Amino acid sequence: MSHDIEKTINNISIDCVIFGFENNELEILLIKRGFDPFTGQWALPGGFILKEEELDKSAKRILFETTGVNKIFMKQIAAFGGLHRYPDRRVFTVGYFALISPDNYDLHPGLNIKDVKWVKLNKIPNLPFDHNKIIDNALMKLRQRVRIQPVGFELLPKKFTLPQLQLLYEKILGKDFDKRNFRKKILKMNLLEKLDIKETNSVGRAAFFYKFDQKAYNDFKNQGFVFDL
Amino acid sequence: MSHDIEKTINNISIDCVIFGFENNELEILLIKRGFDPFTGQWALPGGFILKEEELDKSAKRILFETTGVNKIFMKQIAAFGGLHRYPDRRVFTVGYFALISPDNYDLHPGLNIKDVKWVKLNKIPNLPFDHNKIIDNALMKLRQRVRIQPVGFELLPKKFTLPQLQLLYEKILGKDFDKRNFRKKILKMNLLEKLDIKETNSVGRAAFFYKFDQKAYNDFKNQGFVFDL
DNA sequence: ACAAAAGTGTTACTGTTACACCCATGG
DNA sequence: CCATGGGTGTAACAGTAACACTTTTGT
Repeated sequence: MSHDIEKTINNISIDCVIFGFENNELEILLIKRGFDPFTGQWALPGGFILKEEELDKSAKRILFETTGVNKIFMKQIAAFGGLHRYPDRRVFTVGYFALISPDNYDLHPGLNIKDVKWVKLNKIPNLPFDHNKIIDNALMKLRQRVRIQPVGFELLPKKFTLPQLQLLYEKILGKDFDKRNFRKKILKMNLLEKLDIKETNSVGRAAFFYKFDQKAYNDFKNQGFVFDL
Repeated sequence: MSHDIEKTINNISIDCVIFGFENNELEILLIKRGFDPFTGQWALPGGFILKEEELDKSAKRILFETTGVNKIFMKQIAAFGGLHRYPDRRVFTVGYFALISPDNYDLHPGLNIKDVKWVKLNKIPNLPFDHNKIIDNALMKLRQRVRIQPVGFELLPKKFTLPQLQLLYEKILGKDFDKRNFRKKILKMNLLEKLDIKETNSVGRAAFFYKFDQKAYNDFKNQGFVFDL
């Protein structure tokens, strides 16, 4: 957006689906467009690729320029090329997605962006272009990933409770788990470290905080593990 | 290839990774290019998207026009946009892949294609563009898929033996399975129907042929199953 | 009759599921 | 002291992994 139009490839864009987890709900980062087409409408953060820019770099830049979210690792979802997905001409888009913990990032609407906010997954309105389709596709990918990687690491704040972690999995996979079995399974992986601090201001008994053991997580990851629930 | 250059979008192409299984080896379909760039070199079947053509349709058309392989279901791998993947200018490509049983299809080199053939996976030469990278990516996707779908259905001929099926899985996943455990697991799924015919011309004891039960397979598929080995 | 590959069961072990009560906290 | 949600163990069951010998076929 802050780049000259002539420096971009005008028929290939990028759109980002950024998942967050806050207040026990899955969310997606949306921006309010301050440029045509669809000025004033909420949509996925997106933009055009620069002529001399790799796809992954481009996705990072575009996310940062539109939302202020920086230094995160995004993965490609797929290419979308529906004939009429863009109003004036044919524009292809490459979808990217990432999981982040909302409270680790400040949101800053970029140039030509009127606003940025987290929107609960079940409150996502009809979006312009094929953005709803891109989100559906990203959700599919998230559900695949959650079965083979401990996504909590990315979506939760540094300190979190086991009930929170369980809720995260329940929201992503859309089903409930048994409290005891869930704990057993998670704790056996030795990915979590129990802290001495407890939750405050909560209704009911206070839960202990845990944090992920970064080293154990990396070891885990490099060995191509299975994380089935 | 048979289409006027002006009818295509000149910075987005499609490349197809078609897996086959023959003589107990995984193979990929390659074409010998009869057009620039890289005339005379073996590469993945590919081409440019028409201005008014959906991505999936385009992939089907391009595969058919280059190789004669028709009526198969391809899935997208990803978009590739490396800065110098194409020599004269920047061209993005969308990778597609499919699994087929080679003996169900005749190969017909299309216009401007000098030859088409199956090449064993471990004999794939260095290919132009980023085609080796696209193949690697497709293989990854195949390995993911094999764990959640009975891919034998697509890769094997109508009649096949259990040792053949086991070899297929071993080649894809790159590890060996116990004969008895493999059979137990596969047969319990009720996807296979034993035939009264036996293999002939084989060394050693003749194996019984089996076929997939199309109906059971479809039921299976529609229920979102797990097929872990 | 020999070589080569197909076919076949059982047991130990590991992981999964199902299930109910007491405990800590805030109001 | 009560309401709310956190935390804990066990037993039945299902699936997985390890393992060796006999049978059929072609030469």
